[in-house]
Amino acid sequence: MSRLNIADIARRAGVSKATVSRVLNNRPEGVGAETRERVRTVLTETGFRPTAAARCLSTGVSNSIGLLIPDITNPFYPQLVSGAEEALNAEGYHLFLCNTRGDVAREREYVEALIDKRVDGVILDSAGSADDDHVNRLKQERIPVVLIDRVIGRRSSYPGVFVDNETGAHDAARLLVAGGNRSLLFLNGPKDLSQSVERLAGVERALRADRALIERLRILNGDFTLDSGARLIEQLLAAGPRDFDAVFAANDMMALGALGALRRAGVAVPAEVEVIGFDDIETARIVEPPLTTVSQPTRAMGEAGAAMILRLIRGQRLTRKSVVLAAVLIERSTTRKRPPR
Amino acid sequence: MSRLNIADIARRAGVSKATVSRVLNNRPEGVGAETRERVRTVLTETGFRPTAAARCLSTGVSNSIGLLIPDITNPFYPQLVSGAEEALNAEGYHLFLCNTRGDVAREREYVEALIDKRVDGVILDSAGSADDDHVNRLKQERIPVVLIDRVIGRRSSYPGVFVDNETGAHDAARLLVAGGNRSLLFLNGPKDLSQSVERLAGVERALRADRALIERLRILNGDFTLDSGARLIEQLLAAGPRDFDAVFAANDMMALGALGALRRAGVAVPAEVEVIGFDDIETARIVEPPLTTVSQPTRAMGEAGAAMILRLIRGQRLTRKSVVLAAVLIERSTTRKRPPR
DNA sequence: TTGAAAGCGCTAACAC
DNA sequence: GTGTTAGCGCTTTCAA
Repeated sequence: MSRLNIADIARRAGVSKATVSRVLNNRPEGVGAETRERVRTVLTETGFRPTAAARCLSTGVSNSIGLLIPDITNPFYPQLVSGAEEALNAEGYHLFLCNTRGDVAREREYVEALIDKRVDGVILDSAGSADDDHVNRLKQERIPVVLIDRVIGRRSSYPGVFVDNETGAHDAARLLVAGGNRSLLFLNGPKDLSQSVERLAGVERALRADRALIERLRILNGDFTLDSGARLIEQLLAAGPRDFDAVFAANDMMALGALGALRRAGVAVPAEVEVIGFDDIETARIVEPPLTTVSQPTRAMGEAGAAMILRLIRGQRLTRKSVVLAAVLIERSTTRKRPPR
Repeated sequence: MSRLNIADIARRAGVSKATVSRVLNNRPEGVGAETRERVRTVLTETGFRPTAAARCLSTGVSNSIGLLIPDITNPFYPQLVSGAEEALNAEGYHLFLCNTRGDVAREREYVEALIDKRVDGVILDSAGSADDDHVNRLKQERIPVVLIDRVIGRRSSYPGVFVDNETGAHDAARLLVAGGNRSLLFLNGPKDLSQSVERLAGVERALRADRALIERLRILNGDFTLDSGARLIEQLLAAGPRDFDAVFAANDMMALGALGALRRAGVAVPAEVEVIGFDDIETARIVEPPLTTVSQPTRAMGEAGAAMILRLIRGQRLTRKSVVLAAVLIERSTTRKRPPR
């Protein structure tokens, strides 16, 4: 008993393969009501389901899409993935999850594999920044791409959904400065990522009015992990007396790492040092003290990315080439209460 | 310029498609060294890569596998996924991520879709317990299945990799009781999951010696989310005076939720109430006080699951049908220090 | 409205 | 060692 194929169904229904195919694909024309009914019956009786590979080979459509992310282990991404997966699944698409582990080489390999698999589209949260050869490969193959979370290459070249990193970072830095802090430590992400560039720009804009602030601004680059946040603070504290009174981290994991390091060093938060993160992952709410952070609509980004790739796949025009969602500062308890304005 | 196919390569190399195919698949026989070299050259010059769907249709092998998990948003699963994905990717497999959102109906749909896609294997962290019709569908289609994290159906029927839930839960409950607690609150998972059954068995074994303990044991069922852990505690506290002095939660998220609820209610942990979780997610280490918990080798489970499905796919025998990894209790600070024995 | 047949790009049995 | 050819299971022209 080998698997049924469309010829078997055709035989049982007393029609041709072509007719079965038409019914299968709900083609409105080309099949009489009665015939259609007959085929439908056989279809449900047998529980027939067409083989995806055959379909893909014949049509070039796979009903699957590739999702590339840097690190599924960072709580930010599951949220993104979940949003995208749910939206795409509702439309009959399935997801190849590609965890690039922050490695552009691996990202490239994944892209080639996705091309081989004839995915209908790719949602890319890239591990890199400037280099976009592999993305151009997708374009060559006419596979739609939507960037998400991070820009790659020249800003305008690919559609995508992002967050307003500049404003988010600006608001965070502004709050820190308004609270009377004089020496800001900015734990940024890897130097060349678009997010890092944008968030740095936001921080600098917030300090621009005061030259002394700018001069005392200290920038360190981490890799978005808890450990890197902790290590950076530990190294600083070990190197000499503490010379910062506020920390802004480019993501919550690093902020949380910093928080831990400060606690172990006996530095009071927020009394002696204020801390702000970025992302608003679930953990940010439940640590003690709860983390002040710039909240991203992460799940919504995933959904928006899915919606965008679907439009592209269907050949519909994009209302906006680039969707930028707001990142809003949430004051919790790693910053001191400000007097109401 | 349509995509190159194997016929184009054959033409350029002045050989037949069969020969190209043999080279492509590294078949040792059937191609002379010189010819092989010539074909190789054309292959690399053109950067030719075969279309996966054509291959799949012809061979029945897709080089992709399905991974089904209940909730990618729970920090336990990304770890599992990451371990499996990395191991599988190293062997040239790609992953369909299926986030079942705890819904068995959805799980079934995913399984059908995976069959259509002719995945070479399935790793299943099931949303359900008793019902395994869809798993039998996979068997019918001769697609190997490896259970992971949770058993489904009768224990022995499918191979898989699990953790020793009974011992883990026993050790946790034992510690709580040994600390002098008299009234244990067990925040278990959904009633019929294998994990819930096993962990409950562990808890009961730990209390068995003392009838009074058993009588005062209170069991509530949550859904593994932070909110459910918090809500359960809140409801209990709202309903009357606190009548428990220790909480064991079936996962860290619920334990963390409970911790938050206790804090908000002004109950001191561990002084008034001791709390233990299960999983040992990253957050468990960084909350204040750090959570005592039963640590699972989550990433290793993912890797072991991947290794197992690979053996099955390759038709190799399994050394053990069921791999059970140890879950070890990690004492941190939501339990009081015990005098050394 | 329906069917016959070609074709998607590859593999593998068989012939030479 | 190498090539010819028949599928794999579907879709889609083109005729009838």
